[in-house]
Amino acid sequence: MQIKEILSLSPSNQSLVIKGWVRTKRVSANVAFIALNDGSTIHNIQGVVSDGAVSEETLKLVTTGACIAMTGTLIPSQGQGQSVELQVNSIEVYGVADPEKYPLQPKKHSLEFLREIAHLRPRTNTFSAILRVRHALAYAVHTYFNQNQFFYLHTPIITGSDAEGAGEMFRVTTLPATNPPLTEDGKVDFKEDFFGKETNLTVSGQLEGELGAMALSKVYTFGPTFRAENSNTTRHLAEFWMIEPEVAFNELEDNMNLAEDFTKFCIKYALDHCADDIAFLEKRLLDEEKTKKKEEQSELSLTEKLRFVTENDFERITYTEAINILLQSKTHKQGKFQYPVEWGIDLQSEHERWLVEKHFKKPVILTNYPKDIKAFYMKLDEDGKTVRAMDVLFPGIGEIIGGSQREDDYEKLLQRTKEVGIEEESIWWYLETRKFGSAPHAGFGLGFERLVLFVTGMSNIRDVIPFPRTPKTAEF
RNA sequence: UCCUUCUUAGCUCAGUUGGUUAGAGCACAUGACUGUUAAUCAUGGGGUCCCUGGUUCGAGCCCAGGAGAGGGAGCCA
Repeated sequence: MQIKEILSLSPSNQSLVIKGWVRTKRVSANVAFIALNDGSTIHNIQGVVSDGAVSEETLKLVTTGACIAMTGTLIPSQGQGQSVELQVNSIEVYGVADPEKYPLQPKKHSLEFLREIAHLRPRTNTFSAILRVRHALAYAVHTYFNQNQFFYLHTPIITGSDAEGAGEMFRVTTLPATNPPLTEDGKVDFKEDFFGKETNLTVSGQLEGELGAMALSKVYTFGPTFRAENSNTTRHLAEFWMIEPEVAFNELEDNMNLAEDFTKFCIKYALDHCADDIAFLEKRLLDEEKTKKKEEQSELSLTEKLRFVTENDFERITYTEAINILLQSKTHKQGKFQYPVEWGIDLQSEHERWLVEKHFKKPVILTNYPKDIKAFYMKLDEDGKTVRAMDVLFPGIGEIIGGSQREDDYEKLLQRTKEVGIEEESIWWYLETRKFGSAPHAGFGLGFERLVLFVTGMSNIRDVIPFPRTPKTAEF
C-alpha cells in the first residue's frame, strides 16, 4: 500500500508493510523516528522504532536515502505534525545509501546543485511535487480535449520538411560522421541516407495537425518538440513538449476562446487535484520571495495567482492597440524602455512584461500582428497589413501560447510561401489541403513546460522537466 | 550568440591592503539525551581555493587565456 493511502487510514491492529526511501532518521535514547516517503504524496509517514524492536545493525543501515520496508501497525501519533504513524515491528533494508557519499542531505539544497544530480532530485520534496503536478497537467490536457470531442493525432517526430520555420533543427541521419558520401559538387549526399533525403527532428506538429483537422475537424497533438537554437534562458529548452490543437471552421475569435478555456481548465484541474503539492510549492515560493527586494516581491501567493487566472477574463487587444497603449505609457514618455516603440516592431520582452505585469496585471491575448513579423501560414487580414495571429502572454513567463487562424486561400498561401522563400515542392502536400476542400481553420501551440512553470511557481524551465536538454547539456 | 555576475570542505557561503598552519553554519562520524518533526547538546574527521600560464621574495586574493554555472537579452513555446 502506498503512503498516500495509508495516511488516510484509521489506526488498527492490522499489520502493514510500507516501502519507501528514508528522508530522515532521528534517534533518542529509547526511540527512533524514521520519516519515509514513497513519492505517492508530499507527506512522509513516520515510523516509530521503540527500543529493541529492530536490531541495532539494521537500524544503522537506515540512513537518509536508503530504501527500506517497514512492517508494523498504524497507531495514533503521540507527537504533533501527523495524526497517525507506524509502530514498527521489523525493517527490511532493500538498498543502503552511504551517508558519507549520498549527496542529498536533510537540508535545503540550491536548485542549481540539484540540476547537477538530476538522477536523484526527484527524491526531494520540491521535485516530487513538481513531477506530480506535471503529471496532473498532462492528464488534464488529454481530459480537456477528450471531453471536447478532439482526437489525439500523433504527428511525426522525424520530419522531412524544413518549412515549418519555427527554428533551427536537429538533423537525423544514419550516415557516418566522418567521410559521408558526397555528391558531385562536394555536399553530403542525402540520397544515400536512411530516408533517401535530409530529415530532422520536428520543431512543430502544426502542419501535420492541419492535415488532420481537414478530415477529423478537431484534433490536437501533444508530443516532444526539438529546437536546435542556441537559447540560454530560463524559458527555453532544446527538447520540450508542445500541445497543438487545430480546429476546422474555427476563426481567430474561436481560437482565443479555446486557448483561454483550455488553460483555465488545466490550471483549475491542478488546483483541484494537487492541493498538497501546490501548497508546498507555494511555501517554497514564499521563502524564495523573501530573499528578493520588496518591490520585486509578488503581491499574490501562488494559489491566489492561479485562482486569479482561472476566475478572470484574459485581456484581449490587438497589436495596434498595444502599441498605442505603450506609446501613451509613462514608462515610454520617460524614455524608460530600452527598445523603441513604434508600429511594425516585434514587441520586446520588456514591452510584453509591462503590458501583462504592470498595465493589465492579468493574462493578455495580443492579436493581429503585422504580417512581416509572423509566419507565412497565418491568414491575412482585410487591410493586407496584419495577420490573424494571437499570442497569449502570462505574467512572469511571457509568451505561453502562439497561434493563428491559418491562411485557407490557395493563391494567397502560395504567394506568401514565395515571399518568404519556401520551395513549393517541399510542402506540396500542405498546399494541397487548400486545393481540395479547403476550410477556415485555426490552432495554436502551447509550451507544456511553460504551463508547468506557471502552475508550480518555479522560475527556471530546467526545473519543471525531469531531464532538461539545453545547449551543452544532455546528461542523464 | 551577446551583455553581466560567479566558481574556496559533501552543501551554502565568509576570507581585510598580496603575508605564518584557509574559516563558519549545515551535513557526516562518535557520545549524551524518556516521543522526535530539517530534534537538541558536546567532541571529531574533512580542502587540487575550477584549470593553465604569468607577475611577485611571497597569490585563494593581481594579470592573461580557457572551462563550467547563474541572471538578463535575442530566437520562440
